[in-house]
Amino acid sequence: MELTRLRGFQDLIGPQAQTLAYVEQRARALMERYAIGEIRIPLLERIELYQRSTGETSDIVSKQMYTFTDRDEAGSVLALRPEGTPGVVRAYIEAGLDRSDPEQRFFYSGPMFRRERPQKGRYRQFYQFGVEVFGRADPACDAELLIMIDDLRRDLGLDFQIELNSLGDATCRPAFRAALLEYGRQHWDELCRDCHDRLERNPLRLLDCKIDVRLAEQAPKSLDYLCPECRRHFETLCDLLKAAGVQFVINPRIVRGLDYYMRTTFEVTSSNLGSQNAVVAGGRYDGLVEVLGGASVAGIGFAIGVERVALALHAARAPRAQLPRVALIALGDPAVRKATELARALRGLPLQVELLSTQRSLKAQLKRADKIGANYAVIIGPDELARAAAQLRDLGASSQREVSLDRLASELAGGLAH
RNA sequence: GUGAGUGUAGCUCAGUUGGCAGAGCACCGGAUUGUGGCUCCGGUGGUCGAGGGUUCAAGUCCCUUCACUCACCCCA
Repeated sequence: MELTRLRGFQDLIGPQAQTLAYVEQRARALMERYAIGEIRIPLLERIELYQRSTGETSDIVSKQMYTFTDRDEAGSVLALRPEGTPGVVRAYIEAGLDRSDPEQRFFYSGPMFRRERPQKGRYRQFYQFGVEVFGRADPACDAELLIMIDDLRRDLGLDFQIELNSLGDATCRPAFRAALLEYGRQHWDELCRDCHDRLERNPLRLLDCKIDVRLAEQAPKSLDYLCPECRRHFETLCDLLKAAGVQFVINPRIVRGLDYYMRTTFEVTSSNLGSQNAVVAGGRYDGLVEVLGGASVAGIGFAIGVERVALALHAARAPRAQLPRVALIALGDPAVRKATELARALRGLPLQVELLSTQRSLKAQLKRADKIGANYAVIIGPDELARAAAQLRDLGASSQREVSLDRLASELAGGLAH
């Protein structure tokens, strides 16, 4: 086969697709309870949107975007969205909400695209479910988002570890950054090659280093450089989370790779996922709306890695019960006509009804019924049709009895009650 | 972008010093004229990832290449 799927892209078939849908559905249900409305934005944007917000020095913008030149006269360069936040902020400003009604809460759900080397839990098209809140600078808002994540975790029956940090703001971050640069220069000879790069491009990411953990641990911590206001924000957030009973740890090495984060940043991991273990990540981005040409409005958000959560769910256990399933077996054309009609009535009960391939033998059809996991088989042949009846077979108990067609629906509904 | 591991039937894999490509599962049929699962019997199914080389002979040895997986990196 020469026309195969692209590297790092996946076909999600049957149960895999179902688990993703399940995670999305639970998250949607949560949004309803938190009174957060949906926003749907394009998958394609001008490349400049990401350059200005995500940041030229970020890995995402510098080497992971799918871009192409449009066919317009200007030769605009477009990019498949690598993350959701910039598009949501753009839409928010474009709708004039930053001026008319700045306090807004949105959720979005859909695919993102990054051209990375694929591995477990990392794909070139992947699904994010994200939440963005505008116009709320108070720590209660940060707390609410983390509580929301904890609610989802509980709802799915999973174990997540929440790690929290504060990066400071425009007042205190410069001093911290300078201290980190100084530390990096002092220890230049001990740093790994990647860290030499990091120091120049984005010194904060020095803290991400996993090669020499000790060096990263001893590096200056943003928490030690917070200005009084940032400190109060962070402490209030921690208090609120403790009061709400949300488990978390403070990890001074949580640094997000994107330029726009400030103050609160967090990462939520699951232990049964391999090395790509971040299932949720996010943080505060006051100032981003302004950078993209809007008013000065605070913002904060997070994104859930839907297939990573699905993977964790799969590793934990299989979810949800479904409707009882009935296999309809018809023998001969007149019976097929009757069965087609019957299928519709039974689906309305509701039941999962599958009309089996009517060209095949009874034996083959029963075999198929067993294979698809049907609980009941309803068999209609010429004899039954003549008596306006059907054989109702309980495939689990291997018992069978004849039921008149007009009573079949109520028999099935009744039989399923216990 | 870097590294390591793996590519043989739809799936999981075996294949000896180079010597006729196999098993289990799945699928189809039969044993049972209209009754599933269990059992037994039979059958379909192969570019041995691709290309080249060595050899009388290559799934096996050599070179190249591609894909997948995991890790680095990065992140959801």
